[in-house]
Amino acid sequence: MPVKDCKTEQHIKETARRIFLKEGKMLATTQEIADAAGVNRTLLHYYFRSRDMLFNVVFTEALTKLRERLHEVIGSQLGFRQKVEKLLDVFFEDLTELPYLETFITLQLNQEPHKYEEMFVHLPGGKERIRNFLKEIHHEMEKGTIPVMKPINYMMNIFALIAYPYVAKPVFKNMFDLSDTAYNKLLLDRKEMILSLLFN
Amino acid sequence: MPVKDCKTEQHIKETARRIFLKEGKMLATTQEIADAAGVNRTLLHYYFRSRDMLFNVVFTEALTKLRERLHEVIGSQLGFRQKVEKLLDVFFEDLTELPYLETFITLQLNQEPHKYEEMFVHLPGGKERIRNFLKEIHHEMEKGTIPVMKPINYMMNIFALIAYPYVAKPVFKNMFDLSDTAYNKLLLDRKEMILSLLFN
DNA sequence: TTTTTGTTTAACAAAATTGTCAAACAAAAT
DNA sequence: ATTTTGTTTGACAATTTTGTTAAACAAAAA
Repeated sequence: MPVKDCKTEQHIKETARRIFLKEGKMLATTQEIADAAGVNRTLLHYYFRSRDMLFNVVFTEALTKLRERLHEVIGSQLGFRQKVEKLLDVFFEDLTELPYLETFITLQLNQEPHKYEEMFVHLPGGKERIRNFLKEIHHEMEKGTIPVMKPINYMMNIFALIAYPYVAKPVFKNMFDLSDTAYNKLLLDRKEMILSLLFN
Repeated sequence: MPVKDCKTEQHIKETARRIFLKEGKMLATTQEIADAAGVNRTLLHYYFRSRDMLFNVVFTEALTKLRERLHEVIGSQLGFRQKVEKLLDVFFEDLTELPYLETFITLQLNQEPHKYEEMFVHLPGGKERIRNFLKEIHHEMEKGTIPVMKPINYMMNIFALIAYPYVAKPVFKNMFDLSDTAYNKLLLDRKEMILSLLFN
């Protein structure tokens, strides 16, 4: 096979992503991942050198993808309300696909901050797009279409209201005695409610 | 020392709590904890049998304490608004003390759900207190003092708005380019803003 | 004083996990 | 057909981490 086929590599990576970010098994061993992927454990090392690097690739890819999607939205030419709606949609999709990404970001960015700092910095035009969005928020406040507060707080609220119910899913499910399907149904309803909170 | 002195035991437990829940070092080894506590590693086993049990004791205690405090508030005789304010205060205090508790709850309750289910169930009058609070919320909506939505969503919002900025601290700090002190200052401001969102 | 009780320690054993290697292998290129 | 290239495997080594044990120890009780 002189042609790099990268089928196995992809497969391992996807399996790892599923186990780490979808099922939340942060402590999964190379053996578990190899078994789940149905390949020899040595292949993980062949393709990714170490468990650490495999984790890093998976994590970084997911994080980058989410960030790109979010930045694309806030940098788009949509009107403000459409932008916020789209932001909620993107989050909703992403959290449905990878419920544990948020949690891992928290832990990882704390464990090895230096490792990821540059990654954030190197996103082209990232900081500026965020500054512009904050300005837009400020402008909407002056127009009176949204509640007045520090723009950063407004932006945090968007994230908090959509993301937290995913992060805290096990707690809320238990607290309110809800089945998995009942909880998911509840999550679907939240978008409209959130919009009504975010806009006057 | 025929009298059980439990000073060392306490000390180990507190050190473990600091490392696990305050510093977010989920993967800390028994050696690291022993070193941080300045004791011989064998003592962890002497007092707690295994790393797992030590973690479990620390985690369960913190979780129980938080739950008790929250239940005490929602079950209290305070008026509705005072109750919500107090709820925000409790969360604020707890998250300041143990910023990673939330994150760990998420991961733990997912990893070994059965282990913690009974714990939740066995909280005396827990479910009922929550049901009553939800009724209270519903009543406030009828009175028109708060925005109308599913009461469960209202309760989720309370938690989300106060807790998420702690959970996602590393992300937001980076996103908005804030120092640690600047971020903490921001968090302090949120209470009033949150109240204005939660009430009409 | 010596016995008893509970604590602390160092040395050791066991387990779990990661990482390496050389050899077997398959398929395309020569 | 043979070589080359990249893939896969099993056996093995290294490391890290946890858990156990027996002996040393200190202080109160007998």
